[in-house]
Amino acid sequence: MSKEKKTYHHGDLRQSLLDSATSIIRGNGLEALSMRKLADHVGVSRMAPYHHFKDKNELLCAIAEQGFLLQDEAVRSLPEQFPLLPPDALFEHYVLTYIRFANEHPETYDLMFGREIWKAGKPTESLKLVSKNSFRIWVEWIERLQQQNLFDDKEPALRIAQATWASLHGLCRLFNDGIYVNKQDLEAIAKTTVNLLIKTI
Amino acid sequence: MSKEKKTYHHGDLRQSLLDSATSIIRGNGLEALSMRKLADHVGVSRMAPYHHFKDKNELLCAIAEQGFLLQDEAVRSLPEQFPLLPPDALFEHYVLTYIRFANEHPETYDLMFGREIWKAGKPTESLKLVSKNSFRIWVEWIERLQQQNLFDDKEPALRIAQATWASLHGLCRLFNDGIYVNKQDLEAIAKTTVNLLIKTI
DNA sequence: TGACTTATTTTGACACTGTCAAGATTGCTT
DNA sequence: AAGCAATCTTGACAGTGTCAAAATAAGTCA
Repeated sequence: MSKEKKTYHHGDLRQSLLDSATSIIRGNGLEALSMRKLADHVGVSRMAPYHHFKDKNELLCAIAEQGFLLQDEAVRSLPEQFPLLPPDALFEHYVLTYIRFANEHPETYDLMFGREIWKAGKPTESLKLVSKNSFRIWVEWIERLQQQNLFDDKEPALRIAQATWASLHGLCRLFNDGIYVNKQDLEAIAKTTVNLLIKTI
Repeated sequence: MSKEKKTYHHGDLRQSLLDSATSIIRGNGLEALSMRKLADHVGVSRMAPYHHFKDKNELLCAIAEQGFLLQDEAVRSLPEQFPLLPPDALFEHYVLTYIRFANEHPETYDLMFGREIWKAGKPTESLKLVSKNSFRIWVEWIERLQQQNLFDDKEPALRIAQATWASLHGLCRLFNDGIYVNKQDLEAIAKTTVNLLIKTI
């Protein structure tokens, strides 16, 4: 299944770049990813990637985009997967799924929600769309949970969605960034967070 | 008040570097800070800073350390400042103070809690100490609030401290990293978070 | 088929980064 | 005055992202 790389045209460079890049950041961290090494890794010359991505920022956006799609998929199937779970347990499931994704793809997660793209660089239109959609899914979850009386339904869903998601996100970051180091604690803290957040009546 | 910079020895280089660095990141963002430009800015040659900081990482750690001290100070004075406030209002005050700090010193905050130091680089022993102490202050707050029945006192204080702080942190990051952009919403979301977190009985 | 166009990849060059190694300059101590 | 340690400078190197221009291949239409 090894490819003949003698041809001048690579044939599938764009995806190869994305794959290699993802594998590099997964293995050696975000700061180990350079355009030159990436090109080298794929067996192509320095500037070849620039035909498929305007600059490094666009490459990173594309990786982040893939991340969003992956995460959406993991989350979307939850209600079908556990149809008769009570809402609080389902919420906990969601939270854990979210956190596990961040934990298993830390570098991609950093890209998805990090300053690299959103502040230092600037997000692609395409990325903005995908991420916005991803957040919308979360808001819809909150709306449903409001109806099930897990959250105060007098407060706008958007607000609660922002607040709860920020909590999740903070937890993920603290572990991803190496501030909380003991991975054992992750799920325990997550459960505590869930208990703090939902209405305990 | 302009300094004579003709002397070979700068006299106060270390602090000057810290000041200039802080001012650079404040004005132009973290990624605008390079050792060379910094040296230039202070009016000294390329390698001069390396006599006061082993490498860039140590410089960043020193900036972060100053940040912790500044933040601790802002927070520590709160109980004396509002001696007769009920605990939930005091907690909200704490949260808002924390968030305002992050909001007013976004780049320093990123350094204090970002991957740059804690994952990509490695924290100085001194920084570890200061930050650990800062977290201890937070845990003590939580203990007090548990006694005042704002949090479940059957749960260990450490757990609650971790969970609540993560929530705060997540909120700060989302704004600092440019994901939540509307600064108007910050305090509103913060208040929602507070209401979600504390026991509403 | 051959000529022209387009997509793709390459090479050269530039300005920028962090920092090792070695030297230059100064202030302090005896 | 001499010597020593602290402080600062200069030269050099490998690495970065990417602009500009050239090279190569593939696709299209006569």
